[in-house]
Amino acid sequence: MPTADKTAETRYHHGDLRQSLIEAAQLMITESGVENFSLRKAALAVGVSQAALYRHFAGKEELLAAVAKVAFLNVSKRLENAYEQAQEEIARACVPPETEDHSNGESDLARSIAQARQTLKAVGLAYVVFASEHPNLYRLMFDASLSNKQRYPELTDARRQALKWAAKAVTSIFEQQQPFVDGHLENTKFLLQSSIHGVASFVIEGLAPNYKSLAEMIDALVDQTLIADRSRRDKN
Amino acid sequence: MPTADKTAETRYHHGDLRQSLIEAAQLMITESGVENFSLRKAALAVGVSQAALYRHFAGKEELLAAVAKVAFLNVSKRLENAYEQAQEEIARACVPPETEDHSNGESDLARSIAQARQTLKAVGLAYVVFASEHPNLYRLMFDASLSNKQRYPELTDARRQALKWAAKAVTSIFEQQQPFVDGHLENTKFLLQSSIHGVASFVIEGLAPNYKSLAEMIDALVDQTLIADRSRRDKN
DNA sequence: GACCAATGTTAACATCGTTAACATACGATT
DNA sequence: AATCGTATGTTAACGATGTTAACATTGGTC
Repeated sequence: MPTADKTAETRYHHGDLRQSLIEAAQLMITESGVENFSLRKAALAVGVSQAALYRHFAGKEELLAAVAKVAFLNVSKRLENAYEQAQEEIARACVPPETEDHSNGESDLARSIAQARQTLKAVGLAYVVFASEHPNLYRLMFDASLSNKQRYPELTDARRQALKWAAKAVTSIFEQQQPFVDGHLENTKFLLQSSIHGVASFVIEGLAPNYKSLAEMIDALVDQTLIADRSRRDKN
Repeated sequence: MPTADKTAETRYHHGDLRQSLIEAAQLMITESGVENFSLRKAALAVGVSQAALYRHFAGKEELLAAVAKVAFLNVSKRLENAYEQAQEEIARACVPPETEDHSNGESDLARSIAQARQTLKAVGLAYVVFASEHPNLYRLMFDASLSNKQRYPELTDARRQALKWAAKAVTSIFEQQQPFVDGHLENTKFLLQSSIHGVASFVIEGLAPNYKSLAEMIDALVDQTLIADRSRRDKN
C-alpha cells in the first residue's frame, strides 16, 4: 500500500483520468487556443500515455465537447450570479423610499420594465466579460465542428441553459405582462442573444472600436432591444 | 511548343498557380469546411506537387488568409450591389408622385431616415444571406487564427471594406444630419455590424429559433438600432 | 547562347489522431 | 481468500498532415 508518495504518483491507475483530462485541456486551451492543443500534450500533462484517452473519450472532438460543456456550465453560473445580484440590488434600492403609491398601475409596469432592463444589462455584461476574459475558451464553445452536429447533446443542453439566462428577464417579466403575439418573444430573445454573441465575438477578435466601456455598449444594446420589443407588442 | 494538348497539360510550370490554389481551396473549403481541408489535397486538385505551394505562400495559414480575403471582397461586391439596388428602388418610388413639398424640412429628414433604414435592411439581409449560403466560408472569414493577429493586413483591409458597407447608410445620412457627439456614430456602427454578425453566426450554427424569415429579423434589428441611435442623439 | 532567378519535384522529418495487441489492477464471485 | 473478468493503462505502429532541404526544370535577360 504505497499511499505515502503523493508526489511521484507512479501508480498504474490514475483514478480520475477523465476529469483530469478535461481540466488539463481546459487549461491548455484557455492559454494557447484550440489550434495549439493536442491529445498527446494533454496526456503528457496529466502524466499518462497517449492512448489512455480513448478509454474515456471516443476521440479528440468528444474531449473538446466536454471542455466546451463545462465552460458553458461555468458561464451559466456566472450569469445566474449576475442575475441574482442585480435582483438584490433592485430590491435594496426600491424598498427604503416607502413612497410607493400602488394606485398607479402604470408606474408599477414601468418599474418592472426598468428592472428587467437593469437585470438584463447585468447579465449581458457578465456574458461579454467572460468572453473577453477567456477568448480561446469562448471560441471553442461556439466552434462549428461541435455546434453544428446533433452529437454532443450534453453540450447543446449546457449551451441552451447558459443562453437561457441571457433572456430570463425578458421572459419572466414580459411574458406575464402581455400574451406574447406570434413569435415576438422568441424573436426578441434570439435577437438579444445573437447580438450579444456578436458583440462578444467582435470584442474578442479586436474588431471593436475605441468604445468607452463594454458596459455602455451592452446597455445600449439591451435598451434598444427592449424598447423595440415593447413597440412591436404595442403595434399588435 | 506543345500547346495542342490542353487536357493533359503536363508542362512543368503551371503558369498561374497562386490563383489556382486560392480558387481550389475556396471551392474545397466551401464544400467541406476548413477542418477537412489540407494542403496536399489542394495540391493534388490543382495537379501539382505537395511542396509547390511554398513558392507562393509561406504556409497553410497564408493560403487560408488569401481565401478569406477574396471571400470578403466578394461579400463587398454583394453588399455594394444590394446598396445600390436599394437606392435605385428608393429613387424610383419617390420621384413619380411629384407631390413633394420642400417647404417641410422635417418631412425630408424623416424620409431620408426611412431611406437609410431601407438601404440598411437590404445590405444587412444580403450579408446574412451570404453567410447562410456559404457557412463554411463565413466561418473561415472570422477564424480566430486569421483575425487575431496583425499579420495579413490585406485580409484586415478587405474585412474592413466589407463591414463598411454594413454601416454606409448610417454614416452617409446621419453624419451630415447632426454633428455626431462623442463616439455615438462609431458605437452605432459597431452595434449594427456586430449584431448582424451575431445573427449570421447563430443562423449558421442552427441556433436560431423558427423565425418567419431572415428578412424580418434583420428588419427588426436595423429598426431598433436606428431608432436607438436617433434617441441617443436627441438626448445630447 | 549562357546564366540565373523563379518555379516545381522528390524525399524526408516531426507531429498528430487513431487503432490494435498487450499489461495491469480493481472488484465481484465463489 | 483465491480467481477471474473487466476496466483502465501502455506500447508500438499506421496513415495523414504541415513543413523543409536538396535537386530539377523552365523562362527571361545580358
